[in-house]
Amino acid sequence: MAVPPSPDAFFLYGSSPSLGTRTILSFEDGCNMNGSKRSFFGMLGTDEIVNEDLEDYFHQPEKKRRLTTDQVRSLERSFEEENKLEPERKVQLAKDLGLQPRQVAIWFQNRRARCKTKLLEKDFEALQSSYNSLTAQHEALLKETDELKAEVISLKEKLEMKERVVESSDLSTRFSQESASEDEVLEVPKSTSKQEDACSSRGDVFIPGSPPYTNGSQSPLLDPCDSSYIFEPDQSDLSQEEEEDDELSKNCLVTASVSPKQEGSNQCIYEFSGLDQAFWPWS
DNA sequence: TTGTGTTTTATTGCCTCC
DNA sequence: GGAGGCAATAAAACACAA
Repeated sequence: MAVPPSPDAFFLYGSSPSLGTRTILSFEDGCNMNGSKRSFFGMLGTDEIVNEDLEDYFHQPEKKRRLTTDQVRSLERSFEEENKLEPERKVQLAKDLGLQPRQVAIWFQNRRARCKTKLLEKDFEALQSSYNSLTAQHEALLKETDELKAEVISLKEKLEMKERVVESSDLSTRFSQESASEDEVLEVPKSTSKQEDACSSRGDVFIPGSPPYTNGSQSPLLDPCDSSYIFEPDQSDLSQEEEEDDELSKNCLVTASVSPKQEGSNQCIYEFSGLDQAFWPWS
């Protein structure tokens, strides 16, 4: 897009067709000897240009000239006030700084582009730091999840072990009860304190959400009509199991307490506290 | 001094608005 | 249709290490 010479420009335009594009020289730039030492225009004053061999001059390639620090400072100040440039302000700035209005417009345009790039970089950094933070949080949560899963598995194993211990204990209790009943029939009645003691110390396990097995008939293993479960309990094994049971209770994170839920009944219930209902895999 | 990367100035082409 | 903005790009100016 060829930019036509602006009527309000204070510049010299190359008239030679061989130039291809116009050559712009502001008064200030042309007179400014403090410009870049490599600048073609910085080495020539306006009068010099006029008086030099025009043919040679117009055959010089067009050179860009950087704005002076004062010009840039003024433009920056103006940009801070308002990053858009109204025509009046553009002309005024151009006059004040000795620049072509189009140069001012281009400077603002490029300045807006730089501003946008900086803003994008800032946004990118903010997003990146946010992403890093979220990634760290995610990793921490994954780790925590793994730890909790491992804990669940460990607790399940302990619980299963405890259930086995309680069931075998329950069976032995029932077996002794039945033996006692037979004794009552055949001999002089005896106290049942033994059974009560056994029950009070080793009741059924009550787990929220799980089917409660009491030493009644709820457990299929304890169905009085089913004689297949009957076996001879080994008392030495029982005492050993009791010890193991105590050990488990100590190590278990879940606090298991024996609490008689029904006063006077021989039903004893283990309550597990400290874990949410939702924690239990069967709930 | 020179090669190379970065910054700045300027151009081009396209788009939107009036 | 012209003015002005923007993105992409060219190219000069500049900085700096080797």
